[in-house]
Amino acid sequence: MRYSPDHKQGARARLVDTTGAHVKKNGFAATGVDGLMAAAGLTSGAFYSHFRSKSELLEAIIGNELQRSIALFSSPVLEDSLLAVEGYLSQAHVDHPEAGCAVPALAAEIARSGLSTQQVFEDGMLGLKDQIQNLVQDESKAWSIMAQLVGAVMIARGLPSESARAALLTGVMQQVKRLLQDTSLT
Amino acid sequence: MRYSPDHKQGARARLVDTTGAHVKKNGFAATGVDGLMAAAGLTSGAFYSHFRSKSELLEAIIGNELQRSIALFSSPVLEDSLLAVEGYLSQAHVDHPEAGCAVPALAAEIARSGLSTQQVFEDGMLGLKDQIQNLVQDESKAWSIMAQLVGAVMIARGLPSESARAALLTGVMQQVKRLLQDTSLT
DNA sequence: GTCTATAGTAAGATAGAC
DNA sequence: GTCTATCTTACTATAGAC
Repeated sequence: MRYSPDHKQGARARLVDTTGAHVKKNGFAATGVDGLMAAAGLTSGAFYSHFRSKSELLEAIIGNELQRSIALFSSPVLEDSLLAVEGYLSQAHVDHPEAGCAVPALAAEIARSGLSTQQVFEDGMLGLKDQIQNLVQDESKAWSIMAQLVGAVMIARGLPSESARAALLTGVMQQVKRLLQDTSLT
Repeated sequence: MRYSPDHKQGARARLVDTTGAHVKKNGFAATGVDGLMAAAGLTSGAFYSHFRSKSELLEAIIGNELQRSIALFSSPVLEDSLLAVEGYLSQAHVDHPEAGCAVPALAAEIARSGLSTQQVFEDGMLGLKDQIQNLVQDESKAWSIMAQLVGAVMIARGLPSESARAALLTGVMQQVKRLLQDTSLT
C-alpha cells in the first residue's frame, strides 16, 4: 500500500500526541524509544523516520502541549477562566497527568534539556502569561497564578493521602480566586 | 585498614548527601548507579552495601533533603522568613539546583515512585506547611506560598532568557511578600 | 566496606528489506 | 514509512576477592 503525500505529517502529529501523553505520565528520561513507539502501536525503527533524536521529540511534545494549554486559557471572560482554573486544580487533573498540562509533569526535565527545547518552552510560557495578564491586568499577579497552579499540581501528585491533596488544592484555589477577582490588589 | 563501628552509618549519610546533590541537578531516572557512585568517589559495587535498590536511595534522599528545607524555614520571626523566601526565589537558587530545594527538582519523579517514598515526601511537605502556617496563621495562605515558591523555581529553570526569569521571580516575590505581610487577607 | 568482574537486560541509534 | 535485525553503550543488580 502507498502512503498519501501528507501521511508523514499526519503520522508525526499523531506520534507527538500519543507519545506526549505517555511521557507526561511516565517521565521523559524514564521511557525508552521502544516503549514510546509501542504505545503508539509502532516499532522503534520507525521513530527515526520522524525525529532525528529523542530530544527532538521532547521539543515537539513541549510545543504541541503548550499550544493546547494556551487554547484552554484563551477566553478573556472571567467566568471561563475560573472554570479553567477549577479544572486545573481538580483531583482529576492530579490523577491523570497523561491528559493534563505538560508543565508540572515535564518542567524539571525541560530545565535539564537543550537550549532549543527551552526556547520553545519559554515561548509557550510567555504566551500563557500574556493571556492571564490580560485577565488580571497585572504581570506580577499573572506570574503568581501560573506558579501556583503548576506548583500545586506537581506537589499534589506526590502526596499519597487524599486529605492532604484536598487541603492543598482547595487552599491554592482560594488564593488564586482572590487574585483573579480582586482587581484592587497589587 | 579496619572500619570504625559507625563508619557504615557515616558513609551512608555522606552518600545520601552527595548523591542527593547529583540527583537534584541531573534527575533521578536520568542517572545510573554508576554515575551516582562515581560522583561520590566510589564504584557501583559498593552501592548495594548501603541501599537495597535505587529506589530506596531516592527515599533516603527525599527524607534528608526535606529535613534541610524544614530547618531553613524554621524561624518563627517574619524577617527571617522574608530572607528565606528571597533566597528561595533568587537567581542563585535557580542556577544551582544541586545546592537547592529538592521539591522543584524531584517532585515529578516522586509522583511516579512508590508509596513509601511518597509517604516520606508527604511527611516533609506537611511539616513545611505547618511552619509556614505558623507565620501566616492561615492554612490556605501557607499552601499558596509553598506552591508559588516551588512552581516559580521549577518554571524559571526552564526559561533560557534572563529577562523572563527575572520577571517571573520578582513577580512571584511581590505576591508572596504580600501574603506574608498582610495578615488581613483570607 | 569497597573493589573488580560479570550477568542479564534495555537503552539510543542505524542498516537494509519490503 | 514501517518493519526486523543489529551495533554499541549503559543500565540495575549480584558474586566473590581483599
